[in-house]
Amino acid sequence: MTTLYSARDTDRTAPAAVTAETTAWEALRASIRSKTVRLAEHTIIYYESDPADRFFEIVDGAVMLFKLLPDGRRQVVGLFGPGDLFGLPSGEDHDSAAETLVPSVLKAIERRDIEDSVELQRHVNRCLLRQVADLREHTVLLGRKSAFERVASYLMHMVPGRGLGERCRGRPESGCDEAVVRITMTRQEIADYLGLTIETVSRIISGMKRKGFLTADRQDRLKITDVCALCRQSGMH
Amino acid sequence: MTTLYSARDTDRTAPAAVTAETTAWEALRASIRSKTVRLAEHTIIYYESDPADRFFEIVDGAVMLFKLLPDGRRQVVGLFGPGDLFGLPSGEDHDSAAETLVPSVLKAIERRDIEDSVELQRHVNRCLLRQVADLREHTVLLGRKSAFERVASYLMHMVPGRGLGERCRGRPESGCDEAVVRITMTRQEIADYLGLTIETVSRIISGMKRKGFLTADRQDRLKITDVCALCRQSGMH
DNA sequence: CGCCCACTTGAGGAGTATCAAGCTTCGTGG
DNA sequence: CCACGAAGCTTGATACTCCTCAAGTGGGCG
Repeated sequence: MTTLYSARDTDRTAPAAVTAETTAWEALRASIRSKTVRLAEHTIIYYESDPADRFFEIVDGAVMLFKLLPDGRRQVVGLFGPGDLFGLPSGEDHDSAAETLVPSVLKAIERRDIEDSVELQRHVNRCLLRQVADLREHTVLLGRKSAFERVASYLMHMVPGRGLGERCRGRPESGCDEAVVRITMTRQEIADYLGLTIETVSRIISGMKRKGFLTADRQDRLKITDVCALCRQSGMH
Repeated sequence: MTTLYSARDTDRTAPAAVTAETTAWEALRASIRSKTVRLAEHTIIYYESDPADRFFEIVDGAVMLFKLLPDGRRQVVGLFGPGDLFGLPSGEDHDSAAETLVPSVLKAIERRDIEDSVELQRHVNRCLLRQVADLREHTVLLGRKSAFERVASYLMHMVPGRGLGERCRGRPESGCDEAVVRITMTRQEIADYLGLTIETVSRIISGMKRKGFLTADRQDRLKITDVCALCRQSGMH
């Protein structure tokens, strides 16, 4: 998952390094015991407070983490895509539940198998730092943005090349103009991610269509007519 | 944070393991170049998008991280106390600004000095995992809790033995009865942490006094008359 | 073709923000 | 020691956003 762009974010100085790092991880991972799992969409991977002896890497697909309050209120606390790690606990147990959003392929990795390698620890480190940055960005969204801005931010996240497993490598200009966004989450999931109700999400999207920000041939395929215009409404510019 | 203590802080059930880890880190840290800094309260440590070549460990005091939207809206995205690490960036630059809440002593550590040690990486990872867990918990607060629940949760966080550098080690019952909470943040900072306005925070606290949850001899010293009762109102039980 | 589920739309209300005064507290200097 | 001023906090009146409850509507699949 990636943070949204700020206007000046020009110098992507080290894409080479990123690629090199990724390759290194691929090589290293080959040396670890890991079990590949194939899961249907909307499959629970683990529940909150389940013991966490292993974690997961997403090979393909998408996963969400969520937490529940005792009265049933739900909050989605993370979205993950290919290459992301999830399921690393702070203590012994998971602090949130995990569920696939789409059919997914995961690698399950024993926690203790990475304990003794600097390279592996470093890789985990990088993933965690990105997670922390993403969570902080989402904290701003939940704490300070209006419903409209939240939905706009969400859609910007989903623009190809910007979110969920596809790291921001392009220049900001590359996201301008049109873009087709595939919505793989239900309205309820989006609402629980954005701290809104399903009705509000629906109304905002309808409003965006009315105002000409979006068109939709199918319910789960939104065409953003002007990515820049919508981005300007997301509270970040 | 100079968390001042009141009542019981009784069962430190698992101090053995924690202490062992902590001691190991202390020993390791001694071998790292680190510069001790002493800062007054409300001192900016770094700004968002400043280059991040070194990070910090809090020896004593308290620090908050925050992010700003272009129009000036502010969201506090993290609170840290003694033993916590902060200022580790996802990329090259800081993703948020850092400011002391109280007079603080920090150790500044060069990022590259920890690159090559498994133990140091592991320690950083543990800190990051706790940060991730805290951020997720806060995400639930911002996304799904009412203003009253947010303030109640905040106060519970500040109860000695529960928050800011002192992790929850006690059983829930141990927090019952009275507790004195020292408020080192301004109303504005609390509001920006909880995603509310200063007026709402003020009103909620006044309401809590009226309803008998709190008394206050001074503005910055709240006595919670029944920690359990307030905790039950925090949305977690 | 029709059912079911997810989504949309509407009306009304609760909860929080906004705007505008007052009120404390605390530091400063007379 | 007290008067004063400034900053932070509290309180009130009002507005507005988003939630709740309740009916529709539409698309996918048997």
